[in-house]
Amino acid sequence: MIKNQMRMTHQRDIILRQLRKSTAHPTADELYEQIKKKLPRISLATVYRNLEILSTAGLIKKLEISGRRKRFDGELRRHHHVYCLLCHRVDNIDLGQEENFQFLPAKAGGYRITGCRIEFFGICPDCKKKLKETKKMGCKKCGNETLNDQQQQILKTLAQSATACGSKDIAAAVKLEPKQISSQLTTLKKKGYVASPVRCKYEITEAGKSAIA
Amino acid sequence: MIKNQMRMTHQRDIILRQLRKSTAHPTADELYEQIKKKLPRISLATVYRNLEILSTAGLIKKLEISGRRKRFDGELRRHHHVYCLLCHRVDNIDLGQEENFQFLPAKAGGYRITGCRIEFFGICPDCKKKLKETKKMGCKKCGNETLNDQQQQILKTLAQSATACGSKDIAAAVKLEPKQISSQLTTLKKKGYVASPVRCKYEITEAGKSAIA
DNA sequence: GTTGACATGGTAATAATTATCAAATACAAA
DNA sequence: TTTGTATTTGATAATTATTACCATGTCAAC
Ligand SMILES: [Mn+2]
Ligand SMILES: [Mn+2]
Ligand SMILES: [Zn+2]
Ligand SMILES: [Zn+2]
Repeated sequence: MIKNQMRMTHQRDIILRQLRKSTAHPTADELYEQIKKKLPRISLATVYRNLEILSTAGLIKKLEISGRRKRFDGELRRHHHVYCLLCHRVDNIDLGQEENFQFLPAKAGGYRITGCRIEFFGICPDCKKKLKETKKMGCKKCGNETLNDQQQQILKTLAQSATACGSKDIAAAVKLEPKQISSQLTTLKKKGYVASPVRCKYEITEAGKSAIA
Repeated sequence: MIKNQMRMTHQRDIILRQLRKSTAHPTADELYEQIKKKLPRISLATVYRNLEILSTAGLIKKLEISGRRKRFDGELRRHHHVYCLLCHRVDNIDLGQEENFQFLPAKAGGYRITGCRIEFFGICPDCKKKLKETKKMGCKKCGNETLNDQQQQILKTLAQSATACGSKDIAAAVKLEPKQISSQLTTLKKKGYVASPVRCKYEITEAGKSAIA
């Protein structure tokens, strides 16, 4: 094996320590802001550079989940993540007994598979709270965004269905006139809370799920 | 009363059809290149805009895997993906009987979980083949003296240009990742075959010219 | 102490995406 | 069929995140 030529500079050391100190999976920029308190003269480029070097050396892990910004993890143990669709924070997740289960696809399509990543997504506790408060508030501006009782019932019904529903299916669960349901579905579709994969079939979108969270 | 109906414009329709035509998970840019053949006057912005609108409407899916570029999928059925660590292509993957299995974490850490994504990664068939060829080509020791295919291509491109080129100019002529080009340029510069008269601009040297003579 | 590989801070450049805006278009109402 | 107008488009500017560059600095080996 070739000797690792990497020097452990003061900056590199601080970056590594800071990453290991929490389980917050910071971006390069977030880390830079934290580290500036200890090393006010450090450059953002140094942070980027060292995160790259440290992850190539296998001392940290680079996460490429949930959007365009890379995040970094000081925890090397095999584990998986959840991220919030609204604020994009990333947390570790416990898969229980499945934790060490290695998925292997039936057909690899000719690929040589070297790994597998399992990611969950949803709404984090903080954002759940914020959503509740926003709903309570009910300001005029948000009026366009707030849902009436009928709409909420329909969304909840759709959320429980694995497949797309027709208005008949919804009528079975929600005691409303078919005409009403159809009208509300149209409104919900406009707001982006339901989608129609096929004519006359409706399903809830991610936005819809967060609207009733 | 604000009406917010999505119009099915010609551009939007073509984009949707093109996406559904293959299982290649193109990026906005790749799709743009394909569509330009049918609609030469379409704007890249229109492609980006419509991909966003179509995915919000639930007519297509947005994939945020493997790096910084978003990819899009016309297939709405629940399925998962493999991607190549080297060339970043994305393919569908068959999970066999597990396909519809919904992972649920033991502890959600307070999150309201709305979904789960399973991603495999590895080396695609094409890249496997290329790796084999590269191995055959030459020993690492000789690497210092001989030029590989990429380096020769780059040098030839530079030789044909009257003015200094940016890596973008080279990328237009040589089908390679910008990172690759940049890396090879650095190597070539060290060897004295290219010079950099201005930042990020490169030109061939006399030594470089004789190297490809 | 000289040498030379590796690092750093400051900044420019790049890549991918998003925003802006005047002009074109789709489409519902007249 | 014509018309009014909100939506959409193409062109381009701006933004975001990351990477490249370079002059200068550090340090360990000769
Ligand atoms: Mn983690
Ligand atoms: Mn797919
Ligand atoms: Zn959140
Ligand atoms: Zn590949």
